[in-house]
Amino acid sequence: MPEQAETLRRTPLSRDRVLRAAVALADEAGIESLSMRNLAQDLGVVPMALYKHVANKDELLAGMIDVVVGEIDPAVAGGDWKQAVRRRILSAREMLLRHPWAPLAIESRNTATPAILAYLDSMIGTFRAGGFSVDLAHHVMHAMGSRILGFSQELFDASRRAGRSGTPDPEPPAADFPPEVAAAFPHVAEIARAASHDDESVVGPGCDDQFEFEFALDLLLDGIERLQRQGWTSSHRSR
Amino acid sequence: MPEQAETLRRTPLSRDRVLRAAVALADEAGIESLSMRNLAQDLGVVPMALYKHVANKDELLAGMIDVVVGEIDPAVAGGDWKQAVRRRILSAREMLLRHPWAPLAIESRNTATPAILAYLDSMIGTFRAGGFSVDLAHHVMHAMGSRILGFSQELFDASRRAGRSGTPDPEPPAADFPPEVAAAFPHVAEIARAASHDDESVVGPGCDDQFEFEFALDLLLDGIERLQRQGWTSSHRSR
DNA sequence: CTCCTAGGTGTACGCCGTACACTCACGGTA
DNA sequence: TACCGTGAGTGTACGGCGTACACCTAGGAG
Repeated sequence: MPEQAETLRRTPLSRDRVLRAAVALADEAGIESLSMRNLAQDLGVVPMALYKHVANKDELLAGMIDVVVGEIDPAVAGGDWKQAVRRRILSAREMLLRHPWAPLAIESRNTATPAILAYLDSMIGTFRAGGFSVDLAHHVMHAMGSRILGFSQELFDASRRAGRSGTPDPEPPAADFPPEVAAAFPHVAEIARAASHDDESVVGPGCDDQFEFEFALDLLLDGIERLQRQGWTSSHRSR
Repeated sequence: MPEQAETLRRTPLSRDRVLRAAVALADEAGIESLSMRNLAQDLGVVPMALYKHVANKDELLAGMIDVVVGEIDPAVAGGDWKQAVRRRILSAREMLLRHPWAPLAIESRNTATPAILAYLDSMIGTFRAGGFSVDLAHHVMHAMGSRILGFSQELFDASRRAGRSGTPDPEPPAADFPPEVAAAFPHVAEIARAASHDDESVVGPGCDDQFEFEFALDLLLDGIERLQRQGWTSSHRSR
């Protein structure tokens, strides 16, 4: 029976293998290329085979999210809450840089996954251990919002988004608009000009993402620290 | 010729009518129901007719975004930058409450639309007029991120997202987990419990969205004000 | 040896966006 | 009046999507 090559189907499918292949596919080809059909092809299998391991595409997405959220460094107990939170969030951000599809995938879901809940829970635990009241911890979590998972929530700089891994950015990453655009939006243009000049130690022209992220993070953490030091309580619901 | 009813086709299509109908459809039925086919049916027209007025679905989305961003109150010149920014952002948030599909639509696009650029430009202008350096204005815009457009960027509270306009939330909006979930995520459960108790003046159980939004907004604005008062410059790139 | 079962297959359906060729009422010109 | 170009709306068709459902089949349990 020479059909051996057929019978030894490559290592049999499993939920884990499906999820890992899906993450790899989304990392390399972009989330828009992640279809059940493409994924099945990558795994050398017919599309419907996937449904023996995930209920549907939505559950596949949820599983992928749990995989990547699981990559975030675990919390370290003890020590300064501020440093602990800062380090953990920067670790989350590193994960997101490896999986640029994750923010959109997480935000388009309507329910949190178990891994996300676990992450949030341990983050709240860090605040509570740092002496935060339940209320203050609650509001602070809201204030950090999705930044707590490392999201940059840009919206502002339209350049960065385009860069997919494949080509090394064929367009120069912007920062120079066509002049009629610059005239229409003078303040945006002014900032873009300044940012493309003073690139001290910044790789290309444009914004230093890491700096911007930490700027915002520290702005929040410093504000939070001040509230906590002042013994904030919900009676402060001012204005 | 009694076919008059056919010849007087209802008010002829136009880009504006298409965009307004699309916004209305997304508002009422959710962004996931916005297909070219559904939209055409709402307009009493065949799907391909839409393509005489918008290039493709992506351009339709961009047009819809420009429509709703145009609903944000215009900037008022003069006066306190902090109040001006605060008011404008709260106006943006009101717009988003009318168009809950907008955040996802905006974030999933890879380029800013003209209306968004104009909004950002005038926001930067407010900071600059308030005495901010180009650099500080730049970083501050990054730090506000998509919150500047009124985004709440929740990720935390899984309850709110479900609520579509149609049914009046058949499920109680959560805040009470099944007990085994509460045991697995004790800190999350603690906050949910506290938030569902102390609803002073809050409508249902759960979080007071408006309060959480303003809490985060003021945390940022207060931090920004402090930086600006202290004469922040890029040499402060510390840590 | 038989039967059950779990994992992989094949076909099919109803959506989606949209390319492309068409009809046909209209306004301008000769 | 006759023509004709133009542009809005039509009809058909294609390839891709998620996935329901019936089927096959290899391997283990009795």
